[in-house]
Amino acid sequence: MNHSPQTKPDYERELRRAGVRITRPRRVILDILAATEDHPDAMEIFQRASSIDKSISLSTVYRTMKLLEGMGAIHRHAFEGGPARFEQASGDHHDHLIDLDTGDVIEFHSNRIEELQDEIARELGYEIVHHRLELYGRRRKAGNRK
Amino acid sequence: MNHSPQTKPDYERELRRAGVRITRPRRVILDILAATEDHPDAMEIFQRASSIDKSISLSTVYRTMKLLEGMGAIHRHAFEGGPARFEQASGDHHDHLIDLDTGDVIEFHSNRIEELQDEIARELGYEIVHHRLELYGRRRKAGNRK
DNA sequence: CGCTAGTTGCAAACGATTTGCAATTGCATT
DNA sequence: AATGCAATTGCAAATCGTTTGCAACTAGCG
Ligand SMILES: [Mn+2]
Ligand SMILES: [Mn+2]
Ligand SMILES: [Zn+2]
Ligand SMILES: [Zn+2]
Repeated sequence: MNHSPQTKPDYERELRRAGVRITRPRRVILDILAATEDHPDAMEIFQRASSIDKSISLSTVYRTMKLLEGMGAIHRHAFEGGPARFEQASGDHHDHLIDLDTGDVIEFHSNRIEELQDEIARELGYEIVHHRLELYGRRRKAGNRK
Repeated sequence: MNHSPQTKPDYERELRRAGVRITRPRRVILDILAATEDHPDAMEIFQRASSIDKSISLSTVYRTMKLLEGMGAIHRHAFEGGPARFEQASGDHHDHLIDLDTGDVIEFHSNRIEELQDEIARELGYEIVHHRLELYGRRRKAGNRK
């Protein structure tokens, strides 16, 4: 769930295997993604990349994100409001809880919910290809226990 | 769940109560929404409105949707890919299953999932304000039984 | 080291939505 | 019914995030 620094998949190998050239901009972006623990958007990735190599363009960031998404190396999220955010696909599947006040993104997973989704789809005659479960909420005040 | 023609809330009354002027464009858009069974986007609403009153503009459709959303009369959905889609808020809460091949939107509801969401948020110290659950899938082939 | 297809930066195009503004209109008031 | 003014409108231009055309560049093979 993105919390293990040791989880740094070898994207370069994977890319070469797919017949894709491993260029300087891509190497920089790949390194950034591998080192990232959060869910940065294209502009944030672009800024982090710029600080390493001034010549990298935002277009290349977008193109690289699309490339990686296509090969399943990253996931793209479109949370309410803002621009698309990305994260490595290497970890286990999880969904997100977004703190409406701070914008913080918290990851969670529920096997039970995943099962129920499959069950619902099946009953409707469908097979789920992917899904999106996002909870938007705010921190419970200390006094809110009940 | 939008399937009952008799469910046509009196938006006009609600609007007046909120100190909002009930203009001709708004009346037309309101009527369209009340009669709508699906999840049209702004352009579709605009076209339906145009066929009733040529002078209505797309801007006004957008402004009206925002107004109605603000007063809780409609819900705005941002399904993958396309533009925002709208639906009356009058019915009971439900989530959506999108057919990836046809674009069809199927509504469903699971009390169990809703409960689990609350439980998860609570455990994380959060209170859910709203959520988004979308299943993207394709029809199961007739032979796919198992 | 040269070749060529893949890749880049840049600027311009894009699609959806929002906004500034001057003209129009709802509607409360005479 | 006429008045007045703020709310609302249509239009065009602006905005935001993202994509794309293109000429210049470069990875990677020979
Ligand atoms: Mn995540
Ligand atoms: Mn619906
Ligand atoms: Zn999930
Ligand atoms: Zn729900």
